[in-house]
Amino acid sequence: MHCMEKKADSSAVWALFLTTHAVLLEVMERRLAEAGLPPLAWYDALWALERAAERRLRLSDMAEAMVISRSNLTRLVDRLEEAGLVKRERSEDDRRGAYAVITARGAQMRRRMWPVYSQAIAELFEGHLSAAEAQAMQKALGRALAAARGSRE
Amino acid sequence: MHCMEKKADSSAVWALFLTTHAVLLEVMERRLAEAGLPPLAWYDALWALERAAERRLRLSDMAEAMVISRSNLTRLVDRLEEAGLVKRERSEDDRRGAYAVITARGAQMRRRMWPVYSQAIAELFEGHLSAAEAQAMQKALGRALAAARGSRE
DNA sequence: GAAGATTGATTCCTCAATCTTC
DNA sequence: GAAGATTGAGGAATCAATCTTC
Repeated sequence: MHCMEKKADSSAVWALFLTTHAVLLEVMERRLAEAGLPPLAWYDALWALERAAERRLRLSDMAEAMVISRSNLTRLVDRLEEAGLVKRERSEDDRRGAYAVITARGAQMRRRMWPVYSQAIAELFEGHLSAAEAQAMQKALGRALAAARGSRE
Repeated sequence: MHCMEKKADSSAVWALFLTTHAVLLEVMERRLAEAGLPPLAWYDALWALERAAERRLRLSDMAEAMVISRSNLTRLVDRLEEAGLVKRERSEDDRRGAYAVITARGAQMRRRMWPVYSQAIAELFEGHLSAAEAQAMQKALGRALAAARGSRE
C-alpha cells in the first residue's frame, strides 16, 4: 500500500468553502447589528465608492464591482441615499448615466464600521491562515475568479 | 533589502474570498436556471436529507446543517413539499418536532441537478486548485469554521 | 435598436411574536 | 419556562417590462 497520499476531495473543499462563507458572514452580520451598525452590503458599497476615483462610480460599474444585479443596486443606493450616506449625481457627458457619490456622513459611517469588520476578519478568517496558506488561497482563488469572469463573456 | 517576502495581505484574501464566492454562485445559479432546474438552495436541502440517516432530518437540525434560519427553512420546506420533493412527518416521540423526509421525486431531482452542479464545481473551482492548494485551503477553512462555530456558543 | 437606469410584481428572507408540547 | 416549529409583517432580492438617452 504505497503512496497513500491524502488527496483532498475537491468537492469536499467546495462544500467547506460554502459553509465557511455562510457561517462567517452570519457571525459578522450579527456583530455589526449588535453594534448598531448597518449590514455588510452597506460597507461594501461605501468602500467601493471611497476607493474609486473622485469617490464616485457609475451605477453600472458599481454593480459590477459589488457583484450584484443592477436593479438590486438601484434599490441599495436608494436606501443609502435615504440614510444620507450617498447621493446620486446625473452624468454630464452621457445623460443616461448616473453616479453614486459617497457623502461625508457616508465616509464617517464606513470608518465606524471598519473596526468591527476588520476585527472580525482578523479573528475569524485571517487569524486561521498561515502565510503559506494565505498565499496558496490567494493564488488559487485568483485563478478561479479570473477564469469565471473570463468565461462569463 | 533582504527577505522581501511576498506576504499576502490577508484582508485582500478575504475580499477575494467574498468576490469569488459571489461570482461562482452567480454562474452556477445561472447554469441551473438555464437547464430548467431549481436553485442551489434546493440542492443543498435535498442533499442534506439524502445523506442523513433514514433520509430524514429534524427541521432544526436541517436548518443548522444548511446554515439558514429556522423560519427560512420552514418556508423552504413549504416550497419543496409543494413541489413534491419532500414531505413532512410528525415526530412520534417528541410531538413538538417535525421531520423533513426526501421523496422519490426529490431524490430524482437531486440526481438531475448533480451533473450540472458537479460539472460547474469541477470547471469553476476544483479545476483551478492544485492538490497542495486544495489541501491548504481545506485545513485553513476547516480551522476557521471550527473556531467560528465554537465561539458561536 | 442598444445602453443605463428604474419600476412593478413576485418571490424570498428576516425579525419578532405565536402556538404547541415538553 | 424552554424547545421546536410556524406565522405575519416588513425588507430585500429577482425578473421581466419600461423609460430615457445615445
